[in-house]
Amino acid sequence: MATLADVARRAGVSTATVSRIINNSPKPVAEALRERVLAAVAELQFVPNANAQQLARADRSAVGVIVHDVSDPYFAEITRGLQRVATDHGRLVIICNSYRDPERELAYVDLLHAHQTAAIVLAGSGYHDAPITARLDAKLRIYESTGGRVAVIGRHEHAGDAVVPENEPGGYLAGDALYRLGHTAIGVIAGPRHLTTTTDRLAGLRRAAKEHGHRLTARQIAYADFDRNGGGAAAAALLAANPGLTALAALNDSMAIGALACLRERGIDVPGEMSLIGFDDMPISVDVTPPLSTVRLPLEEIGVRAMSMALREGERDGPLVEHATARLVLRGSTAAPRDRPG
Amino acid sequence: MATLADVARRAGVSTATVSRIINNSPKPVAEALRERVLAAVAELQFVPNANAQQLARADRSAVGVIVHDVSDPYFAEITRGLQRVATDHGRLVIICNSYRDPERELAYVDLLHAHQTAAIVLAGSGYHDAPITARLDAKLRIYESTGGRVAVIGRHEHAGDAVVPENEPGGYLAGDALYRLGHTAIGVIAGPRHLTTTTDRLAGLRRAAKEHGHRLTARQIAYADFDRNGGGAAAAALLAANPGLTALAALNDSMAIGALACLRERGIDVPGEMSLIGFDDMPISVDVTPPLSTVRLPLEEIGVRAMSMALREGERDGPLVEHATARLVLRGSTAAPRDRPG
DNA sequence: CCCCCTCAGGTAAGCGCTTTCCTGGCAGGC
DNA sequence: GCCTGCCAGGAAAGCGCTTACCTGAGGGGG
Repeated sequence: MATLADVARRAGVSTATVSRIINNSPKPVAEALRERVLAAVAELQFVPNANAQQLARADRSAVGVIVHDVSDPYFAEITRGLQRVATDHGRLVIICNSYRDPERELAYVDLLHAHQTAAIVLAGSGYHDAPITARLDAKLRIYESTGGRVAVIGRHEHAGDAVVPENEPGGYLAGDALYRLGHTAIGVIAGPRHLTTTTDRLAGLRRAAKEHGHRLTARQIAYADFDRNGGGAAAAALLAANPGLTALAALNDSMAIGALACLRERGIDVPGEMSLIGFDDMPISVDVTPPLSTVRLPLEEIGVRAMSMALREGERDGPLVEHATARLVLRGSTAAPRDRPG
Repeated sequence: MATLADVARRAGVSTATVSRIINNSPKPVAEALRERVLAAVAELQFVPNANAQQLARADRSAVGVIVHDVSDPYFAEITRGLQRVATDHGRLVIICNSYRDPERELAYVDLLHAHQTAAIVLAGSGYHDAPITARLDAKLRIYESTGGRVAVIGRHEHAGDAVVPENEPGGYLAGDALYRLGHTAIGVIAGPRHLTTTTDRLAGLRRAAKEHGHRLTARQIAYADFDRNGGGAAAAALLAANPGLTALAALNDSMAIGALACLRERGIDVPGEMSLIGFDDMPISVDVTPPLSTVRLPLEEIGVRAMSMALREGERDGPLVEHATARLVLRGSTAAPRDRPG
């Protein structure tokens, strides 16, 4: 591998000069020299060693992003927003998938810290696990104390700036919509118990139930993985345990789509025999049949705002917390319950 | 920021000893010292500077991945495979989105080269643009000449190992299926003209047409972006230009889903009045109504194989080229054309 | 005509770590 | 009891850059 010194030797100048030319330093350099150096760079196919540059320079330029899984549309949308802002600022973004493993998340915080990233954006639900949360928080604080910026998405419990999606209010919106339509026997397709997103959204649903004079019993809630298969399994369990159900509320759209497939398989008409509502409004949700009623979260915008916070200049007094509004989107998968004999 | 030297001072040992302890060097260290050092590390919240480590060490550990857009399910699936293998090998992966901008792709190759990544995996269609292709190839070769490994996905034109999805054969499969069903007036929803994936898949479709005694005229082909909106627009254009169409072949599933939405909007029954076939078999394709007939590409497996190639040890004589088999998957969106009067 | 200022370019001191090579102390063998 | 060998730990030389500081030459003013 060619080094700066090789280029300098080849061009018959000092390494300082080569460095200045390569980095477009403000220090003026004679045109003749510049050309000689550029020629040497081309001939030797010199590519500067970024690690050495980072070490020698003071500034940090890249930013790190830790998500559960980029291939999940929820995170894909958020990531798109994060990327856009980072790119506009000329920053490289390093994406890390924790695959919902808290230990891996901790490891990635260290890794991004070690790589001297300027900021870390942590997206995705928190865990109901005090030791983990404390450790994560400690690491984040250490990172911040060395000058790194932290922005979290959907995790109220941590240091740093935060953009918090309205999970509880969104859950309320979904529940309220269903009760208003006249449903009383509602099943909930919930994500994993240990995720705060699950409990937050569920809390909203419960509040709506209460307000309408109902309550959600344990039997009406099925917990499963936050994906298509989890949704299918949960729907099946709910159907088996609660014969009279007229509506299903899924805590995210992936699960709702899994539930839809399960319902279709059993020949249960949606929304004729069963209403279904999701959460998040992933892009694909309009394309299933019937198009999914859901609670919309401005995913890409959440990413944009989080990255903007992480990259904002200047000192700040205390962390910023912004909320991302949940909005009800009624499409074809919800309707009033069909009148039943009895 | 605490440094190795700070820790050494604090523990009253040399930096060499600290380094050995931190890296679990094989060199034995007295237990008492080890404990003192570990205590100092904890107190000072020391996190080693990865750039300095990389510079001082000889080895390269991270691997880079350049895709068009991770949030596109096609790349999301491939990336999942890439990630899995990299993680199994204990490698960090740096994901870069080119957003289909060739210049950005070039810049990312340099960036990954500069960061001393052990390998670069380049996924996504190539461009019909000789200068760009030549420049990219040159950069890749330079990178390889410095010891980096290159693996490309779906780009026959470059240096390095390759896994090549069967785009042409897949196109043939789609076309053949439609003609066999009895369709003769077929419209093609194509991706951007300048992408090799578009022309390859189209070539397969053309071969099928020819074999069945037909041909695809320019009027029967609409080019648009490789996404949902592109598919909708192309479908609309095709319908307007070709009144007698009985089937639509989309060059990827996203476009097919857009077309489906367009058809639904116009009240055209699929597959009753119009058959539709996609390409790729994204996970979501089974969840639209009707479920999409398509040509399946083993996306995740492609990622697995590409990363395995990039990470494989030892010298190799000449680049490896593997093919990923396309397979026809008939679901509900295709049927024989309805008999028409006349 | 000389001095001083200016400025292009070079010298060299790090940046934070790893690792080779060396040192000094101890145990064992003769 | 002395020499040799062994081993834990330290000193220091880089890794490939950036940049503060220095140098020397040339030009302008007194």
